Amino acid sequence: MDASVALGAKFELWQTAGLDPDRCPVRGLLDQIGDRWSTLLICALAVGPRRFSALHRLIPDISKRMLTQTLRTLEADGLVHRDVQPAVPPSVTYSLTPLGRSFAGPLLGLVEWAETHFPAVLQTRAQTKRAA
Amino acid sequence: MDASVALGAKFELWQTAGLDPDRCPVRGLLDQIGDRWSTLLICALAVGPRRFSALHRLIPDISKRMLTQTLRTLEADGLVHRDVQPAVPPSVTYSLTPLGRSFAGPLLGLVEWAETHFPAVLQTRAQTKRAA
DNA sequence: GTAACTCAGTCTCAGATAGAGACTTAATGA
DNA sequence: TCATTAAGTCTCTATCTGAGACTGAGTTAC
Repeated sequence: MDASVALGAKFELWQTAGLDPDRCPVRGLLDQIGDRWSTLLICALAVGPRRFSALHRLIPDISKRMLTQTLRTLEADGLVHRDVQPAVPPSVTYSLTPLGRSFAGPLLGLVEWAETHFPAVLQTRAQTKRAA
Repeated sequence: MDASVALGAKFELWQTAGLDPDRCPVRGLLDQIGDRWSTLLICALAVGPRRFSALHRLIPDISKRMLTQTLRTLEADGLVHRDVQPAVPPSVTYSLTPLGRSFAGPLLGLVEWAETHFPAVLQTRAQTKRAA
């Protein structure tokens, strides 16, 4: 069966449940971790545990504000573990939880699709821009 | 091999390329379609072609403004086809392109993960809130 | 006959959100 | 002695999002 058929079937099921963001998994979960930084951070942490400033160096164009905020959301969702060493200067290490690591599978699928089809998308974008 | 290891390896590769959003597939592509509405719209269109107002009825809490904008972005990326029937009243039908349909596979993986692990996430969220 | 509704948007305005960059405290290194 | 580092917070501004009015011709309802 084509995956898009399965996907459509799922959508119709959510429809009957009213698409409530608090109950619909896609809305309640992917709305949050599907932002600009969450997926990138999960990829960065897939390499191994990292300290706050190390993450900031790895992904320079995230602001500290968003880095803090995104990590806190991921922690609240149980995907990331925050380990604070009460020292001076402070030492905080972030790592993926088992739940976070289990997310790597589907995320890898997405990443591979992106890598495969990015050239096609770039081409379409260029055509659209030219037509405009 | 654990998917998280593969994911980490990919991230390190992007690192060496400077993580430039214009060349990195994950940044260039998932930044755009990883927003609140794109994935939901792709799910809705996986059922079959839909007109503008039908989509709006299916997903009532998207504003017309964002519906237009998201569909245009998906069209520019080549995931969605926009078919305008020059009639009065105007008739515009949206459908997934083959590229869009090919995205259903990885997206379905993500959706299934979300459905499986949403209860765990809800539980963690509740604990976090209680502790706060 | 006229008032209301439909199509697929666009437009404006207010409110929410994101980013840039200064600031914190105590210890370390030059 | 001064600068730097750690992990953030705070403020200010810029960008983005949502609500809802508006368009214009045709179709239906009364």
